Amino acid sequence: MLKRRNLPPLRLLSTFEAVHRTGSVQNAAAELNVTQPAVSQALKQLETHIGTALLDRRMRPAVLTEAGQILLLAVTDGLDQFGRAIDQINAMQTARDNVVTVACTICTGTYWLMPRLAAFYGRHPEISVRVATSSARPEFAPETDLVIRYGDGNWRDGRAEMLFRERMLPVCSADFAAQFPEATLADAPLLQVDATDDNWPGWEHYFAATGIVPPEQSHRKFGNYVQATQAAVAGMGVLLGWVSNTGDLLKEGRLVVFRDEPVFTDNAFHMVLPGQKETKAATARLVAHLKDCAATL
Amino acid sequence: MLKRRNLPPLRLLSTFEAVHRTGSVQNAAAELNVTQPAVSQALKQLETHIGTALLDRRMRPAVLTEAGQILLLAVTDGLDQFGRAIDQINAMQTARDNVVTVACTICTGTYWLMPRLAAFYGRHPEISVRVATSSARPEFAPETDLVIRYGDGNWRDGRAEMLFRERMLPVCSADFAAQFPEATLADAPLLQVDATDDNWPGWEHYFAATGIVPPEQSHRKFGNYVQATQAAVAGMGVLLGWVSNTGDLLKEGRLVVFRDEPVFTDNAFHMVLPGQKETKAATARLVAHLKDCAATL
DNA sequence: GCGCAAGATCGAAAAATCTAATCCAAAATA
DNA sequence: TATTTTGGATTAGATTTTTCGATCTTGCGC
Repeated sequence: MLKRRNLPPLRLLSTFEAVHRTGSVQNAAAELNVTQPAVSQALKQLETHIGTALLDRRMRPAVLTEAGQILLLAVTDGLDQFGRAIDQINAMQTARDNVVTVACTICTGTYWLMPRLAAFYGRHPEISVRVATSSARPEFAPETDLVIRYGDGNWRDGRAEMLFRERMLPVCSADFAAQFPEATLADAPLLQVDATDDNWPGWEHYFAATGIVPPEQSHRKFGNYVQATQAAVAGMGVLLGWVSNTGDLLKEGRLVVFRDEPVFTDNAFHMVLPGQKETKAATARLVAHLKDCAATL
Repeated sequence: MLKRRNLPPLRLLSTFEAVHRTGSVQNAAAELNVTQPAVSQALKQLETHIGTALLDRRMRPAVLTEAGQILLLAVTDGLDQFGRAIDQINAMQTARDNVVTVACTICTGTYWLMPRLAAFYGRHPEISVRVATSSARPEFAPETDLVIRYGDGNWRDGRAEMLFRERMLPVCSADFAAQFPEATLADAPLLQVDATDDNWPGWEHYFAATGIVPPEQSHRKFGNYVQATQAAVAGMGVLLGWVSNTGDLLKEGRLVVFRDEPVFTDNAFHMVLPGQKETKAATARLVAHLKDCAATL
């Protein structure tokens, strides 16, 4: 096994360096927050360990011997190197501390989270948010700081905090509404999302909740909510819109209410913070911002 | 005051380096002669101090994080540097340990010490002897390891060890003896050294000890013993030879006894070792050798 | 010389480090 | 898939190291 040479205890080297840098044993002691004898003894130990005098004490203040000069050069240089490495790590760390990674569905990301980030950046320009979306249920990955997830809030992978309860509302494009002013859910083309999560409610839930008889015609199916929403905006039919996702589109007029009978779902959107590791400041800021947004939904 | 950055306790850095170099916490613990928890704790402390994970423990054995790699690079490099510096110091030191500096008079150096060094070098080729002569009484200088000095042995600057008692004998060159076969001390030209040390005996001492009536003619005076000796060898007169200095010349036949009546002096030659600092091995070897030489004088 | 201030020395106290015992989790193995 | 093996984490208490307070020594300036 490759064995390192018998270096002296490194503590002694740093006090030796401090003595030279500050110019005296006393000053070094002050800088190191110890008393003068502590430094004095450390010097002695170092000399014993190396087996050579490092200071010529015949003069006051003591002057470095040749051996002392050689050692000092190496030590200052080495310590500088350590310091630079640590600086570099810290810089890297603060950069990383200002990145918040949020996992959510493509839909929540597109129609709810992203539009609310502009205001957040306005308040916290030093922070940048990475939105990690996937077609599957949002989960914690190693780098994930925050998960936005729909459900009852009982998860073991983190502490959940409710954002808002969700409600569903049939919506369509203004063009569609103008073109079929008399249409009802019974005869309008319904746009349906293939639920990737079983507890996501769909048309069947809406019909059951409102007592409307489900129509017979087949629905148009989409792989995810964004595609279905885009289809609705394009006037292709009626979407069972979630307020969190379609709210902005309704405000903008790109969608209109098809039937003004919302249905509250049993579950709600939550922000989930990883259980173990402590929440970093930037994450906390984002959480606060999103709660504000949810409050004014 | 120029203050060094908050470096972590350097001990932690070296254990961190050992962990990586040996490949595991356990191996590092073995190398450092501590138990595994000690190393484990040190790693944890280091991470706490720097504020970043250095190891990714999801895998076994743990693998370095980016921060860990940066730090490791600096630490291995720095420790290498320390090691090289210490090696250099040690090399310098062993070189210095094999140099023995002997202070003595020019005379002792020329006629007694130097001729005995050849045999010494034969036995200890790694050691080199520096003979520091001066016209004054031999004293300890900073680098002096050994002083050869004539006197009673009571000095405070070191521990004296007697080499040999000295005796005086009138000598001259063979040519001189052949040219003036009937000459006596009363009429032969006497060569005299201006004593730099009062307790060095001279002709007056010899006459007093032997009861011979001092001659009237003035002596030829020389600044030091070597010059006087060379004059004797050149046949310029009779020298009051010290056995230690003229012994070899007598053996070689370059000098002969002028009057076979030696006189022992009160004092003796001593080797003096500096009182405080410990005698280095090479010095001890030389002392032993010179004692041998003195015994067979 | 005298006195001041810096450093050395030493026993005692404080603080750090280390250990033993135990637990946990990942990888190897069956 | 269950089990064992192995490497690492945790924690309270023991041990060693480090530091302190007091005192002494010594170089340097006056």
